[in-house]
Amino acid sequence: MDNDTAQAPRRLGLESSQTRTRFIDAAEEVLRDEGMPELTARQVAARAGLKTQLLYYYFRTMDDLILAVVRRVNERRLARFDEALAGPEPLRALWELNSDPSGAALASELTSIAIHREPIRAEIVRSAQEFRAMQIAAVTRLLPARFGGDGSAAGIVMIAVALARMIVSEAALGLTDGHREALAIVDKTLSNLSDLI
Amino acid sequence: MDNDTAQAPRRLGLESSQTRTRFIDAAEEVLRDEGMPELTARQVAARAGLKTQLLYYYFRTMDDLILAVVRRVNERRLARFDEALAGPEPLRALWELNSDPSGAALASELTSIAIHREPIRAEIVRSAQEFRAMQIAAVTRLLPARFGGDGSAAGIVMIAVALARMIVSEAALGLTDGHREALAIVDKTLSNLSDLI
DNA sequence: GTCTATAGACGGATAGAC
DNA sequence: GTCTATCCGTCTATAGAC
Repeated sequence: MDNDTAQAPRRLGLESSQTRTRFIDAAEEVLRDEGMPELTARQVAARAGLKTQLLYYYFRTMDDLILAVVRRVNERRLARFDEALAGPEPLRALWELNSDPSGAALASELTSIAIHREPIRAEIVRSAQEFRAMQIAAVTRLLPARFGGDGSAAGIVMIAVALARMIVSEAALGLTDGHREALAIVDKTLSNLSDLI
Repeated sequence: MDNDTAQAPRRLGLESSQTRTRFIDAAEEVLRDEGMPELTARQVAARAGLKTQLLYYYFRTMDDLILAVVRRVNERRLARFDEALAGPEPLRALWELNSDPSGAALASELTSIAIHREPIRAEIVRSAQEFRAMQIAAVTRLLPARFGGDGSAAGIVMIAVALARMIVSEAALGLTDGHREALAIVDKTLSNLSDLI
């Protein structure tokens, strides 16, 4: 019926423009470097070197901009996931993917957004579910046969993702108590598994 | 030298008043129920049934109020920790303490605050370190002797805390993929350990 | 100790000229 | 498409009367 997103009755807006992309780039940078509280129209525009009001020509609301960022972040995460699986040590590569500081910082901010901004929650949850399912499927395939059968892969993925995320976000605060010991367990487990395969 | 907190040269402020406590109570409720973005002077005062400006009679800044909440939350957490250790199954009780939804929600919000508000970071990190150290010490004591020697206890605490926190915060979003399987691993591990002890 | 009033910054968003 | 100007809400915090 309508050619636009069906919720904006009468303002202007454009789709695959380069300027639009610059806003998304800037928003992602602000989110990664400064976090959700600083993700304002003015800050994003300043980082993009563009006028604040121009942002509202490309995005109906700030939530629309954030949704675009969410989709972009998820696409890049899936691409990196494929790369990790293609390498010689996919399980270790998956661990390192989940331990990437900037990726983990973005994931933390997105979770925080999902908690507090209901209009965006569904999209963040959807993309998290998609990524979770792919990780579980991959680990199920990669795990030695006698482990993959039951739900061990799913449990292991949960533990690894939770641990990686907490280590990264705590380290950013200067809190590292217990990190070395936890990383030792991960390393030992990964070594044992690669011997078994 | 000064009898006040040594940073406020000239405004009024009072210490162990009941009204002050009401503000701290209200702030903690807002933080738990609505999260950091809603933790404003107006929201806190409204929840306390008091005037907004009165808050600034008891707290020099909003950061001072948040610091009071941080200390309060940490005190209660330590009290619950002692209770958990006093019971018949301390390891399982520790797991459940870390899995408490409202406690985990507060912990998540506090971490988020620590990331974004430098003036408060130090206090949050300090209390997290205190709690972490106590948990590691307790688990080291409780674990069968052949495990406690190296850093296993610290690694296990890290894994348990990270997993519990992620499960709780994801569940609040309606994201539960993999939770059942992860909880099964925890339950099995706790059962094995209590057999060994 | 508690009130009214208000300053001053910043937020999202819109109108309309060019 | 991009600009200037602007509305209106909310925020932290202060001044000063009672």
